[in-house]
Amino acid sequence: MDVRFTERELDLMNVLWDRGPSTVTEVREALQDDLAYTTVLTVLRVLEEKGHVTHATEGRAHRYRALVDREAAAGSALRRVKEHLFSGSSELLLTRLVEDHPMSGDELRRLKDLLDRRLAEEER
Amino acid sequence: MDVRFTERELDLMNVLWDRGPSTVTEVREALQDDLAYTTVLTVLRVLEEKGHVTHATEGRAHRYRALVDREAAAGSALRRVKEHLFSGSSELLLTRLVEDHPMSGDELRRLKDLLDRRLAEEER
DNA sequence: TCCTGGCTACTAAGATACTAGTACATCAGC
DNA sequence: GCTGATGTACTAGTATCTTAGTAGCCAGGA
Repeated sequence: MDVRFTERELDLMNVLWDRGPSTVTEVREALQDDLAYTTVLTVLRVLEEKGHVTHATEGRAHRYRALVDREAAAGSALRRVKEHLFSGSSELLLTRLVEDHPMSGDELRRLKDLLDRRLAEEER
Repeated sequence: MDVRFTERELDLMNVLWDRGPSTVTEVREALQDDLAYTTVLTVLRVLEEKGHVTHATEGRAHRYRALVDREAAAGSALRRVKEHLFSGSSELLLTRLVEDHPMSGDELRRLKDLLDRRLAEEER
């Protein structure tokens, strides 16, 4: 299953994921960029057409709700990047991330624990 | 610095990265999808216009060469995915990767070593 | 010399993305 | 009932992406 969003669609999806079901006005206010009300509405309608969101009528307005969760979208995006830019290698990607993206000692330790658990399973 | 490619552009860039400088015919043959010669040429010209590749004349043909390396493109893409889909958290991304993408014991051990080195630096 | 094959330059058509305007419906308040 | 505010539906223009066709150039062989 491959979920994919355009740049702008992703902006809106992030609002829905962060805030939960929202009206056009709410989405519009939550966006960084200052878009026309109708622009936000149009993108939401496109997203609905593509099956990524749905809406419920609430008074005169519509409240839009994501049908795809962020995890699914993140999984798809990650898979694509891994495939096309890291020769399909998780190790390369992870290495790059650890080397280029600074992390706190706590984060590093938690990851190490995770790897230890994975290794323990491996040897079982 | 943000390097970004469309889907098809990325296909071609991968050929240049894998093979090194190549002619249109060579790129075309290396591609999975069966595109018309002129289509490949057009995309290469667009890439050149955008400054991502350049070419040297070789006899009557052109040999195209990437001006951006895969590492830069990978870094940009990774940064975008992390930012937009993992709330900017490297740890979340790494965790997801370790959990969802199977890796061999060797890979896991190498990553653990890498984390150990990072932790050692951290405590220094 | 002329033709053919291989190559580039130019052009273009259809699809999608992005933005927003106009028209119209409805509700609240007077 | 009228009006203004707020909301949706429909339409559209510009840009970009994707694909590929046509024209023309040139080297090498008949």
